[in-house]
Amino acid sequence: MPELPEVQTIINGLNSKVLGKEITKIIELRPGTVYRQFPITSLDNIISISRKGKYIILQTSSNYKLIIHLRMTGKLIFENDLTKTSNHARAEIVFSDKTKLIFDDVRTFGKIQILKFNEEVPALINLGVEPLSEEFNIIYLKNKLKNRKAPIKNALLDQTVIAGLGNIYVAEILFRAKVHPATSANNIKSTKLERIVSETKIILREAIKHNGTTISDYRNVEDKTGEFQNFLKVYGKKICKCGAMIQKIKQAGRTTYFCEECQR
DNA sequence: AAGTAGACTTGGGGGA
DNA sequence: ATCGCCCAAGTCTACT
Repeated sequence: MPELPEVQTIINGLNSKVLGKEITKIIELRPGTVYRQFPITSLDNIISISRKGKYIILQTSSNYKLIIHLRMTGKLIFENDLTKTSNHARAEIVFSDKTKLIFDDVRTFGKIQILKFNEEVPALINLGVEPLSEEFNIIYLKNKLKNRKAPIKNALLDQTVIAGLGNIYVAEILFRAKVHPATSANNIKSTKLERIVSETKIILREAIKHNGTTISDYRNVEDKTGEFQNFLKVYGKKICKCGAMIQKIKQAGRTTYFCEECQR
C-alpha cells in the first residue's frame, strides 16, 4: 500500500477537501469493508484528520471516529458528483453538500472501522515511533534492535519498531545508508544505525514533497499519481548507478532489492 | 519469545 | 492470441 509518504499526502488532501464537512451516511458497497460496532444516528462533522503510521484517523464532532487502512491498493478519492463511481468502489462516505469520498480498493484488503472516540485498536496502540519525530533517534533504534537477530530489513518493516515504513522505503533507506538488508539487526554498528536514522528522515521528507511514490495503484484524493518513483535508486531497478546488477532476494515473504557492491 | 510461512484477494504482465 | 503462472505499496494468525 501506500506507505507513510503516500498516507501523509492523502491526509494533506483530505484536510483541504473534507475537513469540517458533515457526514450524512457511510455506504458499504462490498460486505466486510466497514466495521461498525454501533449504528450512526446523528449527523457529524469531521473535526480532525490525522495519521498514525499508515492508519488514517477521521475524528467527528459527536464522539466517533473512522479509522481507515488502505493496505496494498486502497484509495480515497474525493468526488464532486454523487452519480459518479469508480471501478472498485468498496464504500462511500457521503457529505451533506453533495460531495463524497470513494473508498476504492482492487484487492479488498483495506478496511474502514467506526469506533467510539476513546476506543483504541491494538494495532494502533502497539505502533512504534513516528520516523519523522524526534523520538526516532539512534538511542531509540539501538534499544529496539538490541535483541533482534532477524535481518534489518524485516526489523524496519515491523510497525511496532517504526510506524509507517514499507517495502519500497525500507529498500531505499538501506541503499542510501549502505547497509546490507540481510545484516542481523542487533549486529549493526552505531555509525550505520545513525545513517539509517538520518536517511529515513531525508527520504520520507523528500517523498512527501513529491506527493509519494506511485508504482501502480496509489493515487492521492484527486486521483493523481505521486512523483517520487522518479527518484528511487534501488527498488524495482535492474542496474545500480555503480554499474553492478541490483540483486533481488526474498525476506519474510517480500522482495528486497539491493546492491551487493554499495551495501556491505 | 522471536521469526516466518501462509492467508486474504484481484488484476496486470511476461512467457509458453 | 490465449492460457495460466507469478507477482504486487500490508498486516494478522498460527505455527515452530
